Amino acid sequence: MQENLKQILKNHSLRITDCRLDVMQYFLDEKNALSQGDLENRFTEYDRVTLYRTLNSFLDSGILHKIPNETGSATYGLCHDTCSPEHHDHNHVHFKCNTCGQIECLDEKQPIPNISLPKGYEAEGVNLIVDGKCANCA
Amino acid sequence: MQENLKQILKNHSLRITDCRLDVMQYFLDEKNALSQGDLENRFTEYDRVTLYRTLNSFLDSGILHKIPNETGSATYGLCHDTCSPEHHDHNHVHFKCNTCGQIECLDEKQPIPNISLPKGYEAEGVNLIVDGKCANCA
DNA sequence: TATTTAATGCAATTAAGTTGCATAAATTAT
DNA sequence: ATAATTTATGCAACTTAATTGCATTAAATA
Repeated sequence: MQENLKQILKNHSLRITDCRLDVMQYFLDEKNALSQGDLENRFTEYDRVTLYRTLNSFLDSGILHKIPNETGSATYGLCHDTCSPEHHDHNHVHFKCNTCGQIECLDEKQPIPNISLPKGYEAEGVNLIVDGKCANCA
Repeated sequence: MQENLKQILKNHSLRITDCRLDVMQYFLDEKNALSQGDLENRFTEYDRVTLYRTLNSFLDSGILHKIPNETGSATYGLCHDTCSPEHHDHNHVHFKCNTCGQIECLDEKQPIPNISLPKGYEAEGVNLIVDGKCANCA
């Protein structure tokens, strides 16, 4: 299992470190999106700057993506296999529970509509966020 | 004109104050979404806490809505007339320019698809954010 | 106009995001 | 396997956003 994680890091030209392995495992274990604060709570043994840079390196290499939300703090989710630094799968569908606040990826292939933009505008990606109540809170 | 603004505040049971009138006018003048920082830059005569609370009172009363984004700071846009504290129009379509960073509401009636959620989940609203290049930056 | 109620400004706190730099660890070349 | 090189980490420090309490001021109501 650990070997898988190491391979992922290698594939993205990232050095194999304890922090990166632990953080990646955490993302794999948690189906939900995670924030900087979540990591700080989970890994008190790592400096918060290290966690911050771990998130950024994962972001740059296409392992994670940022999930837009209104809370004012960034949340991150694992990218599908199709994501890479060169080619990001820009069409993400996420669900945010208005009660417990959890954000998760609805990574089943979801139909995202073509939005008609004003003249001169160019679309690069589409984010769709459904909010409501998750199964636990409904 | 000023009378319109006052009426809007009255309709939402908000007291008429200079700050609220100025902030609302600013939102009406700017077609783009605005952040706390934008207000602080524009209105140095008001304390940042006052601006913060103005945004919140507009949010609570349904005059503004928060626009989800990945930057980690909240942005706000005017709600359509159909919004009220009781009944929010939850289906918003926004455009974010990846170059200049501006966020605007695409308030034309846009078709938002039905997303199929996992069992037990209840949808309350849908946010759709298209990112790319605006006419100025394309 | 007096009373009541809510908004404002100020001080202060928490948290997120960010950078520079010395040290330690991981990769690579020998 | 070890030395050289490159990158990651931890620490200190700083910036900005979000937030709360409280005294003061202003708006709505009686």
